[in-house]
Amino acid sequence: MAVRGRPRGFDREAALRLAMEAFWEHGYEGTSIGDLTARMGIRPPSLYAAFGSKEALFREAVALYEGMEGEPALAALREAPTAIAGIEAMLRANVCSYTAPDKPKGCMVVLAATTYTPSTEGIRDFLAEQRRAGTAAVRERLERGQAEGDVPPGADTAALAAYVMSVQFGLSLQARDGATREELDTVVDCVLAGWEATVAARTARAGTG
Amino acid sequence: MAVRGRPRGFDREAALRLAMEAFWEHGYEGTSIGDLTARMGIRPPSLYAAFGSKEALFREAVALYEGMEGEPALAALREAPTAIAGIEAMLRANVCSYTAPDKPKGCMVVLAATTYTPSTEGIRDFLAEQRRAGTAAVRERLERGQAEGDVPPGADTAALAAYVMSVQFGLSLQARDGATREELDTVVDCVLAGWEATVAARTARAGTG
DNA sequence: GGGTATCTTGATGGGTCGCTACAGAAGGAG
DNA sequence: CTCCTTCTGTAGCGACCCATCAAGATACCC
Repeated sequence: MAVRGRPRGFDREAALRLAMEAFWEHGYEGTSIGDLTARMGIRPPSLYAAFGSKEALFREAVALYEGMEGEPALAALREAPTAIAGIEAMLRANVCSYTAPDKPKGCMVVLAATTYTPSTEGIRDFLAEQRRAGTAAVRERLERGQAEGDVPPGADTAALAAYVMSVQFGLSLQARDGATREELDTVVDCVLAGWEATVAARTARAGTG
Repeated sequence: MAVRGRPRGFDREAALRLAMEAFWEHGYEGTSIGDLTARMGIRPPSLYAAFGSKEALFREAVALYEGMEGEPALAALREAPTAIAGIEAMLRANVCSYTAPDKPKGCMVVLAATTYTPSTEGIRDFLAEQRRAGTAAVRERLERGQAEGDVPPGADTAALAAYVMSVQFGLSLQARDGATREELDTVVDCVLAGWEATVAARTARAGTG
């Protein structure tokens, strides 16, 4: 059964990509339907027919963002031989993404809706959930490291994951404020340099008392 | 010469404080004049007569915020005996501020306007400048530590300050996402545990080569 | 060709935005 | 008292917000 009716006159994927970049740069509330239609080259009814609503379009844009910008970093986190190597690879991939030329600076998930407005509560909660998922991914990688022997068994994986994500969230804002890739890479260097001592301090000694 | 005309019918300082809390929680664009007047218990003409414009009111609110929430942390940074003790005191004071009950979570300067909208470019730049000032304060404290002998002479103070501020920015977002004071304190613990090794790695050896 | 389904264009609705004109109210100066 | 200055409440300005309606256009199916 073939498609019925007049076919769409624009490339839905390309339009979604343009919408993503607009939301990435200006946030959810900072991007109006007028901004979106101008950038996507379509009129409001076409946008609503294709995507449903501004909020639904935003959620699709976040999903696209995560596929394009977030997933490579998470893959690096998973595929590295050790937890700390994975964390370094993730942070460096994100630094690269946050400071890439011809793209908005920083992370869309971090910067697109940080304040609480009643009308955008759903958006804020949605992004907070994405951030929590990132923290959980780091924690799970650390626990896998425990199973594989490169992270001490008693290490406080929750605290370490929160620490790593704090740095990552901060990198986004620094990038948005104009920090260069080199500057942010030195921040990652700082995390790595102290990592062994940090893990040791956040590890409960067992079997020796 | 005494005051002329009808006296103001409300407490300007108390109203400013209420405005600050509204901006702190909902950000600049997320707080409308209607929200402000409802919260301050006044009508728009009174607001404009007393503060000039929404943007001017916001700038005054940020100044009040820095006096009430930021200055104690900066004083702790300055007054501690060593740079790292000052950084710890600053971070812990901020963790306490970010998670205080009956107050909005996180830092107003970090969260009130992260996205770039043409109409609020001035606001965003203003807050970015405040953030840069924070980074500069940490860097200056580290350089004072070099002069006083508790930080190695060749230490990369710019990188270390950027690292500390990355963590602090991240703490704000984690607080906004619901992290408790205890959870954020463990993040500070992570920074402290690795500090010595981090400083050593970011220090250029001199006089030995 | 007719019938039907979908998309596109142009023109708005209904609501909120930041802000202000206006007239009345409340004080000091004379 | 009157005059002058300043603040307060009502009411509303123009601009923008998200979303939609009414027509016309363009495809497939018969």
